[in-house]
Amino acid sequence: MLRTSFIRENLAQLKAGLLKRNFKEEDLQIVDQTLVLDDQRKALQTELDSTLATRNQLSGQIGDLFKSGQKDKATELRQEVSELKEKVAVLEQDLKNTVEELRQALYTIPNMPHESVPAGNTDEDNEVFKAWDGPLPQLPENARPHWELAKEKDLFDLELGVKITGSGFPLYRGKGARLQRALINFFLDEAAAAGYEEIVPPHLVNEETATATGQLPDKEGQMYYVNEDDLYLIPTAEVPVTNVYRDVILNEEDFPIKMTAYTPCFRREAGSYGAHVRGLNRVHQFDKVEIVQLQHPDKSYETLQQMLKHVEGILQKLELPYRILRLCGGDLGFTSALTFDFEVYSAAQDRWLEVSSVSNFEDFQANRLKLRYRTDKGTQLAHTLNGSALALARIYAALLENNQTNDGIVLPKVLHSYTGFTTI
RNA sequence: GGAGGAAUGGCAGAGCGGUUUAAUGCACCGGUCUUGAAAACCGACGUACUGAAAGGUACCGGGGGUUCGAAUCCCUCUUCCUCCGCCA
Repeated sequence: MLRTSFIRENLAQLKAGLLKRNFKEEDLQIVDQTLVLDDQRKALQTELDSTLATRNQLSGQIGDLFKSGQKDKATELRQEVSELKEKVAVLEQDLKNTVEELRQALYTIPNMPHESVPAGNTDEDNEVFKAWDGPLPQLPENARPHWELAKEKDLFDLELGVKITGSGFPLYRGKGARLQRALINFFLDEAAAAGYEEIVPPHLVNEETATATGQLPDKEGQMYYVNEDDLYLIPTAEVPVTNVYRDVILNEEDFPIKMTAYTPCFRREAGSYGAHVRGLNRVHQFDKVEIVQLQHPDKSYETLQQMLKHVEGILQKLELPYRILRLCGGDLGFTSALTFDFEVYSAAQDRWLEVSSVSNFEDFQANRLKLRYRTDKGTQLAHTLNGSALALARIYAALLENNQTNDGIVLPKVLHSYTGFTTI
């Protein structure tokens, strides 16, 4: 959520940024609307405050009059003050309505894109920030996509997932399950080595938590919802992990705060079927190791670069061809100011698969989180960042496809100590 | 799931209708003293909104109510503690 003071001070720039996000010219009026509502809020607040000040003063007098035995005067004054009550009630209601209206308006405005974000409408307009310049895997002639390899070697079973749950819930077994766990442990070890504190968070979150990181009200339909208990299954560890610091005031020397977590991620992905979602390309439940940082605003873009390096390092160790995209305005997430996506080449499908998304949210999430730090001049909002390091299902797909040989699937060296086997 | 108790500033802990603009202690910060430190003493010590400032207003787990006036009384929700039941 943007601050109204920010909107006021950067109005033209913000509107230009929203146009980059495919806002229509006529939709920009919501931005002006927030300022009108904010003015209205201030006026109501001022009037309410001064009315309350009068009431408090008179109430004090009543107390004094009673004490000094001037009952008649006190009763008279009491009558007078009771008339203020109605005014207070009306003002309070108006203020409440205005604040709520303002909040709803702010909920509809996404983060302002960073100046480096390219214009564009769809994922086809994303900028290739770093292309792959190495060789692509040379596959044997009878190379097959990962879902066929998995079936032959009994690594995961989508039909069993359908039987047990429904479409998009893979069941891994045997070496397939072991590979999954090996990757999780490898990713967590990499994060730990980079100084991230490991967190095991709850996998269900309440409405307040989901709102603070921006999933609500924007992505309501993307999350699984447990009606009975009013809880949401997490779509990413970002949600519970970032909320660790909701309502916290840090000191400057606390930065950076680095946290990592492995969690399963649940996404409804409503309405996506067909060839692009075969196998593990898009599923409702997948495993992911997330890295999260809280940082001083002056250093957050430096940190973003560090996080890119971290993800790159992992992909290099896995010996996977990858490229980095800078997301265009139209593809940028609601809460993000700048996002880099990592794509891995999955050879048998001849497709680049998104395996990581690394973003700087600047103070957009921090504003909802009320995550601040102390300065000489009061408190300031911190910056939040996160990235996948890494998302499993697609990495898994690429590993199977790229490493298939006539002698089986040969795993990259770095995983051997984790899997306990070298070939599948 | 049932019965009882509780929730106050970073922590501990008073307050139970009007000098609460929340006592007091501890912690933290600044100062005096000291070669330095400790001790002692002095001072400052929350968040948010509003205002150029002085100041004003709100906040004692959340929400609602009673009252001229609520940390204090009432209702409700949440969380925690104790006991019972169930259980990995």
